[in-house]
Amino acid sequence: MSDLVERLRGQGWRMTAQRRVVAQVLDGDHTHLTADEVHARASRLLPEISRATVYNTLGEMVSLGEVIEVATDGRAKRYDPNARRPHQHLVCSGCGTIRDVHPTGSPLGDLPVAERFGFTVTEADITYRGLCPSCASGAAGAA
Amino acid sequence: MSDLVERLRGQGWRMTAQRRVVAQVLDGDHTHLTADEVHARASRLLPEISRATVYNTLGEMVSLGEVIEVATDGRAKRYDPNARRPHQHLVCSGCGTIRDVHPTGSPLGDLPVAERFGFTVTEADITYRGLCPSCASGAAGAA
DNA sequence: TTCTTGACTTGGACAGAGTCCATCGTAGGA
DNA sequence: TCCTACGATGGACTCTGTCCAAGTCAAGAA
Repeated sequence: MSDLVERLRGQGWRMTAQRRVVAQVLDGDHTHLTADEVHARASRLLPEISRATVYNTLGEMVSLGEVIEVATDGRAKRYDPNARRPHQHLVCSGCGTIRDVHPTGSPLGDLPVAERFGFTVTEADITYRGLCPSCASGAAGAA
Repeated sequence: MSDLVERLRGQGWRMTAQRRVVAQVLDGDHTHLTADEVHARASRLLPEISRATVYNTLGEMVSLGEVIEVATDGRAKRYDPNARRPHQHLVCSGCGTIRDVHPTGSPLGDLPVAERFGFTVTEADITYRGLCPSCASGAAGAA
């Protein structure tokens, strides 16, 4: 049914109806949902699921490395179930749509030692911004 | 006194005591303050300044391109007055310290057309993450 | 199958960040 | 100096996320 559910069970997770439903919501839909959206969709499958449980479950999935937390705009965090393949994000400044992208090059290598200030740098998140096709055509028409 | 104040006046800004104080706080200290920190520092110079005014003023400075909004962690946004020189950010995962950095390479060029999904891509924000020297030594000692 | 137990869930209170709005104050032009 | 539209105020409100005490239940043991 769900790869994610199987992997979580493999990690020693106690499998409850709530966790299964959250995993299904994330796994079935490769978009980037907010916690509230996950809660809304999970509620359709299991009406009595609580918000706290959704937050807890998402947090645990993030700790286990099965889900990535994406904070592109300072509003609600979004949850990206595509954690197993390294990727970056492309965000539409108009409507907020997010796409996973795979740039060439190695951003970590592009940071000279002189620019590291003694930090142990382990990660580089890139957020590309622009307008998606429909927002771009809308903007052209409006301007 | 303050370059930023002069530039804002040049943009047709009506100059009030509140705006001057916010500009001074940002201009005087090249760190990355949250709106609340800006409010706290501005209050020392002008005790009756309100939170709403600080938010409004910061928002306007961002629209004018004089200040950059940085959302590195999904918590409070930070405001970076160093908007005139393009740069990226290096964030300590331990204490949250932010440094401006200048990587080589062009991240925009690293995104193949096939990976753009028809977007008009205009910008690439890179957030490098790692541990600053003091957090790294603390972690080594603790582990 | 039943029991046991500790991990999980619930829901409501709470906190932090940010926005909104009606009202009041004032910068700057006439 | 006077006017007036732009800006400031502060309190209520929303949104996102966390915490906690009490109740529930998955899964291993007998």
